[in-house]
Amino acid sequence: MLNLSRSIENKLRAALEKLYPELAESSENGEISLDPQVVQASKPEFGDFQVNVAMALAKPLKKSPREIAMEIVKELEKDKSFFSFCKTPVIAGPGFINLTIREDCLATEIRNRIGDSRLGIPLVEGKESKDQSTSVVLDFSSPNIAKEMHVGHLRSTIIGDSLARTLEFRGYRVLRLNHVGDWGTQFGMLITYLKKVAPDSLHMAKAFDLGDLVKFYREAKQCFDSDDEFQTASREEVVKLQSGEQSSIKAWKLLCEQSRIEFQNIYDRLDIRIQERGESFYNPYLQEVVDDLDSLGLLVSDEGAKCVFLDGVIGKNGKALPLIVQKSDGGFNYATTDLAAIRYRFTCASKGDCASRVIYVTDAGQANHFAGVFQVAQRAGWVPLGGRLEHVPFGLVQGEDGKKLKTRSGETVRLRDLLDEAVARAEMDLRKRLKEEGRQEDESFIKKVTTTIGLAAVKYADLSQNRITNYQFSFDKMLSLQGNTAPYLLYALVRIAGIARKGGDLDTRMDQLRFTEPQEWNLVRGLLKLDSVIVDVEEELLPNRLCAYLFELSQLFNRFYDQVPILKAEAPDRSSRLALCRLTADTLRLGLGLLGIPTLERM
RNA sequence: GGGGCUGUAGCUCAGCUGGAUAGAGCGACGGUUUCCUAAACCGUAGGUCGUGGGUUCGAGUCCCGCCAGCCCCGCCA
Repeated sequence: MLNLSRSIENKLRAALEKLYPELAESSENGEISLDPQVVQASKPEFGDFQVNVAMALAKPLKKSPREIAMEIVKELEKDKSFFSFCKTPVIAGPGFINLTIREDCLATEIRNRIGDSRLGIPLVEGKESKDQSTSVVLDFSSPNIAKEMHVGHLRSTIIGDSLARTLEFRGYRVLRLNHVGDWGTQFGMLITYLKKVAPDSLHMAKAFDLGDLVKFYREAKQCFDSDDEFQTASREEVVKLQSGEQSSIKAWKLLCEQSRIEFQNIYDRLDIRIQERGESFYNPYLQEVVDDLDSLGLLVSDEGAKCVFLDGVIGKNGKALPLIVQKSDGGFNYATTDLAAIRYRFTCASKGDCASRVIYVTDAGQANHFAGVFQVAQRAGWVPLGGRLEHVPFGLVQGEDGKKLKTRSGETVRLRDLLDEAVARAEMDLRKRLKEEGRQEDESFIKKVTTTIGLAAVKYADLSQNRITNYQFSFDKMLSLQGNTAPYLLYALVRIAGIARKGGDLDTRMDQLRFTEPQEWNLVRGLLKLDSVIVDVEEELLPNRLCAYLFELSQLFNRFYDQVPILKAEAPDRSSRLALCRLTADTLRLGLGLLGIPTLERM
């Protein structure tokens, strides 16, 4: 109902300007806001929208809020077109103006959405031109080469993918970038170690798989931490790598290739599309970044390291905190890479991505780091006017004990194991159910359903929580058949598919819609809220808002399904109700699609 | 010591630019199947929104102090 809320807002604005021209004037210099404060009604009994402006104007106008509300309503009513979509406004409480949309208007809105592939959600303006104003860089997932993807990558991967899908649906050109850790000290370490224990592996393709690599990594790390000589050799190896020494580069490429295969396996399972562009991509730009910072006068040498001192961030010793961009040994670090990436991503023409919005989906622990990097990028002038640079932080994945999620033996949980277990548990649930209900299903059905449910459960559980807080991971809860879970939403769709199988034609074009029952109207109103939810997610980058909406919609549908006969109803109720079923199914499918979750006909 | 995030029902969490009597789900208790998948629906109980101030017509929401938990704080990412 975005279009309606906008119309209402415009009409109110006009009314306010006419009624209180003196306030309109002072609103221009920001003293008083003439924002009509139109919001969705906080409760169904208050109608569809409520206007909260009367209370705010009471003081400047020196009148009672109810009196002001009355004046506003009177002015609104002069405009006959207002009544084409709105019922008579009601003043309530201290001075709220409650607005209810006319039922014929709601029915028209529903009719317009049926059969519309976008379900009434507008494309972002200017999407036809692939210019800067519509291009978004989304940096997510970003595992480290030579390590396996583990539970720590879960949230970034799932949240990032969902945000990408939402922005793409709105019409943005989205660059999904996997900023993999494919550079830096860890490789020096690993290559040094491999040279020592398995020199052949460094020039042979597929000499080992990722499992070995992980083991080697662990051992290399141990040497690095305990052996000074090894540490020095590793650092030298990094320098060789950075200077492009042939044998080092070759070894590095082999390592990357091996990891890539394993990552892709996970992405395929989760149906996630992402383009790899690791840290190493920015190597050619690192020196430029430092030089530019220098010529801008931002660079300071301190204890041999080149840094930029941050404004407003005080360190331990009372001095400003530095952001180190070049280490005393001449090497660059992640801050340098991140700065180079920001510069590249905002740059237009052939030397960059020409983005207008750059989004990082990483854990909240990196908030300080990004705040520092963003500040330096701003001060260096690398963020264009109107360009948005955003860190989308999320909390830790915890076990049910409230501590960091670990396996029983205390190790980090591998992502593939976690997904396997979700699917295995979904399979146990389904087989139990089939047995209880005496149903017969073939193995391919069971496999498809349990894979879908298991992966959906993992994704949905993560997305449905406000990402900023830590998240308590529980297979039992996410796979539960009740509550705000993926199975609950999928079940609503299965019910609709059941109606279609039993002879309900969902595809007819409905010209006449007639709704009589309160459950129908509740569902209608729910369906029409989709657009504002999507736009909200686009702006706030909070997928849990979409989840909450889909859950509420499923509840509305289940009540409707439970209390209102559909197939047994007579015309025109029958076709009207089938139309609601169809639009509900399309809405749930679209919404779940934006979460990266496929749907089922039967389960 | 400095900074960030969090603190809402027994548990897990929502709460959108400040707005009407703070909402879900789970768990507990009690109902509903001649009907489209009961993996559902309906009802009951349960809260001094960590705490103390302040701003405001109005504060879970904004500001300040304090308490608790987690995370970060110069050459790892």
